[in-house]
Amino acid sequence: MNMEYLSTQPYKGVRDFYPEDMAIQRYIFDGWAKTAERFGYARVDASIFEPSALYRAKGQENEEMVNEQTYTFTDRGDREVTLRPELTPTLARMIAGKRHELYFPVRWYSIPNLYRYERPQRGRLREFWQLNADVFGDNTIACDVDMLVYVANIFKDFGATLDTFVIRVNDRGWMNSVFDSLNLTDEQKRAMFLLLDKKNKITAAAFDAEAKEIIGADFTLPSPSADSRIMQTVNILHDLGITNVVIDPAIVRGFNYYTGLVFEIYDTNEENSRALGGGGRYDNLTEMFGGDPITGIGFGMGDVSMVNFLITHQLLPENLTPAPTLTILPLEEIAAGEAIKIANKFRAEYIATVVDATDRKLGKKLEHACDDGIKFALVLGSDEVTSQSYTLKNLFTREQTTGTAEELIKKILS
RNA sequence: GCGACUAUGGUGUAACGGUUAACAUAUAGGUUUGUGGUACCUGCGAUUCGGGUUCGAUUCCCGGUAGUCGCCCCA
Repeated sequence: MNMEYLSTQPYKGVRDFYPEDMAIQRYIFDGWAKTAERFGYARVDASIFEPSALYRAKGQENEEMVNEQTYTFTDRGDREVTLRPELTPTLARMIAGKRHELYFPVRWYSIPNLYRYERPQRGRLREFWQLNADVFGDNTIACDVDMLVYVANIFKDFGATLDTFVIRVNDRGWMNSVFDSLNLTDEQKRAMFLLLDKKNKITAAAFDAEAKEIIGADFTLPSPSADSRIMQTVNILHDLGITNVVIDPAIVRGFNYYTGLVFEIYDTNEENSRALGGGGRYDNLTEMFGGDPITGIGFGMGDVSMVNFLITHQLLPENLTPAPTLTILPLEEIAAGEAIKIANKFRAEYIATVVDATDRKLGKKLEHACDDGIKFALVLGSDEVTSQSYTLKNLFTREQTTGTAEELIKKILS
């Protein structure tokens, strides 16, 4: 027989979540949810499917993105469908759909799984999860500040200190006004934003040379004035104790819908050079759906880089994988229902209980229960079933206690 | 899309161009059929695929595939 077996590897760029991986993911998602809700964000989600038009609508550059970097296919009804590569257009759709019944500002967060057809590398996969938080309909400085306080607290809530990460901020509105004062064309502006984006990757001389090529004159970046919005924002944050906020003109974010504050979070450990997350302020999120403009500020960060951050700074607790509390080990002569009946008594009191009715030797069962992190074992033979008195063994201390199910439940819960 | 590097049991590693492909760990079982973590014994299990060079390839060369890391991009 010459059978072609299937590979046990997952599809390129996606992950399997074995219990230990799932435990880490849950730890992070729970942490994200907790902080978001403490700051008043309500959780939302939507389908991973969207009509491709939703992503194409934002212009030529999005057209290319959809064609080259998304999972797009035609369904059986000849509709063009895209697996969501980001959540923002979906949120825009949801906001626009209920714009007349929502009281603004609206604070929403979500932990969507997103799909991008890209070459996988460190911190970047084809399926990943992302914390997404937005405030719609509030363009005050207070809103900007509170967003960054929230961002800092996401990290603090995982136990990170302010020296382990830095929040780099910039203001695209301010950058635009600088470029306007130089009478730059839209094309020159765009080129300058692209150049600034790679400022930290090239030499100062190369930057100056390229800038001169774009605008036809020497370019020196002015400092924002003390009463500028960006300086006010940073000063308030420093007063609030968020001291790891710095202005960095190289932060522009790739897309042009950002119109005000833009920011990115970086690990201060060089090992994780990629941004941990970022976001910014936009003017009109719901433009493609018509109606009055809705302003807002949004933020996103990926699960992969979050795990890398926590591991790098030793902030990931050990023993996250949940184990049952009790295992019941019936001997051969015990009927199947008998062990389960007793297990159910413990389960009714919310003690996580399993029954190991395999024909392995008792010694092996105990050994594995211990390896799995199960704390208690109860060996069930015909004596116990008749007397209704059981012996509970603490697998960590080897201490044994004998009593009725009710007594043992108390013992475990104490 | 472009480039660099890597590919041996489930996992982590060995092996001058010539061995029965080794070791650890994991796993299944035994010593021990009502009480474990130590110890000892046994079993299972691998050279990514296709070509080429060679008397002979895990080893050298070419290609595919996969992975890792960069570039591009990063919504």
